[in-house]
Amino acid sequence: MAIEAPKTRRGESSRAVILQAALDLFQERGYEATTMRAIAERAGVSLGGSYHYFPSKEHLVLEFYRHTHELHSAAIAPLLLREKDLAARLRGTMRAVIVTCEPFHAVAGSIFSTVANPSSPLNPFGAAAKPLRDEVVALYADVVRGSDARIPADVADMLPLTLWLYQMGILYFWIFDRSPGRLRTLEVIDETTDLIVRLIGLANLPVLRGSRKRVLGLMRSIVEGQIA
Amino acid sequence: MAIEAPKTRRGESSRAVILQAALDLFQERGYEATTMRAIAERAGVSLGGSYHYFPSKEHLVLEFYRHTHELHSAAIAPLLLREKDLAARLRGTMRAVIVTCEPFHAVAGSIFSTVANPSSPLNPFGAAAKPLRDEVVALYADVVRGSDARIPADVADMLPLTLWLYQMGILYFWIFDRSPGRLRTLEVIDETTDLIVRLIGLANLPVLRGSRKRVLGLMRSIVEGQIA
DNA sequence: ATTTGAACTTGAACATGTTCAACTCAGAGC
DNA sequence: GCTCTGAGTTGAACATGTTCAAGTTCAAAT
Repeated sequence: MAIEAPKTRRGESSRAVILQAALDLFQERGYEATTMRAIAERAGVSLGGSYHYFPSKEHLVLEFYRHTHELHSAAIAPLLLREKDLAARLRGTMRAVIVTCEPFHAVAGSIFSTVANPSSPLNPFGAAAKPLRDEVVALYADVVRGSDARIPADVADMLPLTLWLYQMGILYFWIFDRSPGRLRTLEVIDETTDLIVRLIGLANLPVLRGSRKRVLGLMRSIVEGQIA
Repeated sequence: MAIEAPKTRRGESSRAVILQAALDLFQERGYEATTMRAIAERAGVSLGGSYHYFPSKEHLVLEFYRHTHELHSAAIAPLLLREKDLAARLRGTMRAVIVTCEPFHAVAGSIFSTVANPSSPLNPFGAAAKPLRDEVVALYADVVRGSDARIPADVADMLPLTLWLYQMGILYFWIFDRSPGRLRTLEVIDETTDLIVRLIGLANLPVLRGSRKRVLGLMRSIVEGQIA
């Protein structure tokens, strides 16, 4: 089920040309309106050609996702070097997600549905998605680690994974967002990142300490059981 | 796009027989493995027949959801009459969701992914799903209203919708749960319902009041924009 | 009794994702 | 130079959701 790697120079070129055609067409027409026949035609290969490199149409979308992750990662690198305030780092990172994904807003619904599909081997909690998931979680670990915020160790442990989940929530919201310039999503990001940082600050309050231990324990047990 | 209501007795019977065939087959084979041809054959109508009553295969799934909702609703009615403690009401309600849906566990993944697809007309935030969504939210309003918990008015306003969302989260977890008797999901339910009730109790703490206002304001604005 | 028309039914036709057996071709081994 | 192997390629065939023009039924209107 893994994406097949080409073994010759000819194969490399075919794979690249098919992927490019697919990405272009997805952007031009959206996922559903792009047929495998159209991809084959634009790539100059025959209908069955794509299936030598990509097990399904959805796998082409996954490559799309990997691509945006790389764009996003590059986009926030300067910010992560410069900024030390956690709220600012997180806000900048989330805003960059939206900005990076904006050209693909029309396609995003299909990407998300692929990713959310529990019976798909591609779903984000499964083994096949682990490499990409680890990369994204590592990015959020970097967001947290590079800040000057003082965070209790148990909270810091769970935070990257929690932020990865938070990012998926924001993306799901963004998909539905029809406001001009996705202003609504940006507002929600500003508000929620601020709230998250504030909540982390409150985590040491004596009244909350009991709940905090329980929440973290619960999350740990969920992670161990489901994501591993 | 609405589901067509039959206008004659003959039509009523056709619609019922098609729906029953679909529900049976979904349970037996899952959503994807059930073809429209198989539904037509079992219902004793021709291929195109379903489309007179249901605009698409997905709309048949919506009826499936309605069906389980009615089972669930009936199952918890006695509890909601008897029990006054909010934590117990919520815990019982959530446990009943799992018990009610258990026969469909094998099928739930493919159905969930279909419904979670943002571009599907059936996705839970869309217009087509509004009647059913309203019913489920009303059920959670009942869970809250019938309890003896003292809940701030602004929190109580948002609580039913929040619990509806929470239920979807639990169901998503449950889909992945492979533990015997779904014990893990039941544990998570016990833990989270308790946490939710505790959090509501904490909502009046002065340190949390500011965040509470902001969280509720945010949720209100999201609901207005997306769900309406 | 006949006519009418809306509701209902039919199944061939269509679009599209996917499969696969047959074919092409470049390069490694001799 | 020849052969052989396996990667790469092809396109017809298949499965399945959906459409729709044509046909059928039946109860109310005439």
